[in-house]
Amino acid sequence: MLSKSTEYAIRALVFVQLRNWEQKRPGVGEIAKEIEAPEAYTAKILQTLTKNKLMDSMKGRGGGFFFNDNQSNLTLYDVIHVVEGDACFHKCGFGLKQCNNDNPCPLHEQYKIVRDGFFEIVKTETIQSLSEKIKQGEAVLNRLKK
Amino acid sequence: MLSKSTEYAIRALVFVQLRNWEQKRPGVGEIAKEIEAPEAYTAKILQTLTKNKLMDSMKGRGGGFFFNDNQSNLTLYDVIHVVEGDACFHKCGFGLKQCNNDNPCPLHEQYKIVRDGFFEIVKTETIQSLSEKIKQGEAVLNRLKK
DNA sequence: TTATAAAAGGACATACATGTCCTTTTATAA
DNA sequence: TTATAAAAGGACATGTATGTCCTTTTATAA
Repeated sequence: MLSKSTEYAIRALVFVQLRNWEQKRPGVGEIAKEIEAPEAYTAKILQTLTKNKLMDSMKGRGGGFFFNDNQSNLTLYDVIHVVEGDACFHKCGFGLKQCNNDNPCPLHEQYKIVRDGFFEIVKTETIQSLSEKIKQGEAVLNRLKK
Repeated sequence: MLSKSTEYAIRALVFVQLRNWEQKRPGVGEIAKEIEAPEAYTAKILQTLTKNKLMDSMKGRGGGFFFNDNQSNLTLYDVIHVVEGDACFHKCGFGLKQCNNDNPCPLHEQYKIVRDGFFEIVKTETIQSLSEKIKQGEAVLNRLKK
């Protein structure tokens, strides 16, 4: 299960992408409200994202958050990696340090399938692919389709 | 990803089962050492397990932890449910409160497959089925096969 | 019956994730 | 050039998971 911070981050990035497609650069307040997250905490997360170059920002009047051309294929893995680390893709489901194919814990084979399945999803899906679904009305970001 | 407490709990239960099959009732000290967990914290977790009837215990000299006949088919789900709750089997991967088949988040379909796959595993595998693999030498509980 | 060994339980300690508040920096509009 | 709006950043607050220590209860062996 992803951390709350990672969830906020992904939802925030998707919202920024949707607004960017409308030629807008949303600010912290607008983003926090839309993704239903605390404003000050959202600000911290957005800082992490820009510091790690997953997104750009502009200070000052008319500023806000946006993607530049190098940031238009941002996988969920990239976001998870930056916000909470990628332990969940390596860790043994049983909690053993030395668990591997040669020295498997009793859950190894089954767990690996699930874990790798999740890895595949987050390596395939991007902020843009998710945003596209919302734009097309196939999915929602919050309560109602916009 | 399961919590550390849940990992300890599952490893502890498996070890108790293995020892029970050898007609032994391990105590906190022996269990904690084997599963490489802090002793006092392990004691707390074992308390939770016995209080919730996942396992039995005897106080006093010669006491320790063991399974009775009603506890010989303990699914991993039962353990997870008691130790950390089952939010991970219900929660939206995106963090949306209102995400469901009719109102899906953009990750809904793919995430559901992974989440349900994990649910299937923990509903199928039991402390006893995992212990059996270790007993048969097909898997390990810690560093080396015993 | 008493000493001992073991689980149970309460109170406290620590670490990390989450959340808040206030100040500083910076870009733009007037 | 100055006032303003916005992100960046530092310091602090709260909550929850994890971990420790000490006392109480209870079963057994001597």
